Amino acid sequence: MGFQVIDGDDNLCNIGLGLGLNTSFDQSESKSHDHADDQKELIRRFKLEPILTLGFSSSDNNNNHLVEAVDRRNYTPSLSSPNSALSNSFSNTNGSIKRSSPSSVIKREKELLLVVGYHEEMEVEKVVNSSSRVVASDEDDEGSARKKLRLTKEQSSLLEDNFKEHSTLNPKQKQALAKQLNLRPRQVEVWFQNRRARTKLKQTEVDCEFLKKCCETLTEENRKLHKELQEFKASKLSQPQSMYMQLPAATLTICPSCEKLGGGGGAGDGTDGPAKNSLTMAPGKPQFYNPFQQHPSAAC
DNA sequence: CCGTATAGTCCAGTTACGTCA
DNA sequence: GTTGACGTAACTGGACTATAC
Repeated sequence: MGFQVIDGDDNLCNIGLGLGLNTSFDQSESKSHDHADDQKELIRRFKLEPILTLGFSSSDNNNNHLVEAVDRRNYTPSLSSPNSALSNSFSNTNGSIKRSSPSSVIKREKELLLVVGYHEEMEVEKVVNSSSRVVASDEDDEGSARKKLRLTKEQSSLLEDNFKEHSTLNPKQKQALAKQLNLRPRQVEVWFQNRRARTKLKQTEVDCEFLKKCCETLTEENRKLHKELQEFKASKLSQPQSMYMQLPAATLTICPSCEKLGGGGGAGDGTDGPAKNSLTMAPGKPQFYNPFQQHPSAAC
């Protein structure tokens, strides 16, 4: 993207900065294990500059989520226990879920279905234990008001450990983790979603700070260049016999419209993409104008 | 092979609850 | 005891992909 910096003299100077927020998910915190994560890591590694990377497809984690796609249409929940919420949900004989229901209801029904299957599998008659206040409290209020439930330290730390290993879960991993934590798979899923969102937010903040610093650096660089330009102009006027004497004054490549110095950049006008050297200007190492270079005004 | 339905997952945004100063 | 800020669990809706028919 183009980037304009207003220098101390309120001059708009197109410096052609190709900056952008890398909003891609930060993989630095999580060692990638699956193919999708590897792809992200590659992308990230090759974008060392702060550059526009918006638009990464979010569909990159779908490669393995059907590994354990249990066909639950044939699952008949055993609802012998008089759990009213569940009884209401699964009136369909084969356990299928009608599409016409609101999505949230569908999701909840499906989730409860999973829980039932899960707990039956575990031969857990009643989900009442000290470590899982979540499950216990979630099923006895018939969903009238959602309750905010806090995870225990042990649960949180185990989730964190798993997140460090892989930021996404396949169904198998989700089931296993839920079983281990005595949570519903949906809760594990939600936790991972929220955790990814937090990580991304954090990374965005870091990116913002970085871009801010880049902007400040470039602004300062621009200010220095303007100062040097003024000095150069002054010295040229005072020394008409200088080496530049034979050049007509008009060949000074100061763009008349934007007063930009030459150098072949031309970025920032939206026509040629990000500047190639937008961030390669080393601070304290000003790039002096080369009078023999092509006039850049055409790009302005 | 193509179109459609369905299921599962993701993300961005939002809501609402629990905690704490 | 009340209140506002904050963290975060949970929800919503849209998008996407895979699979079955």
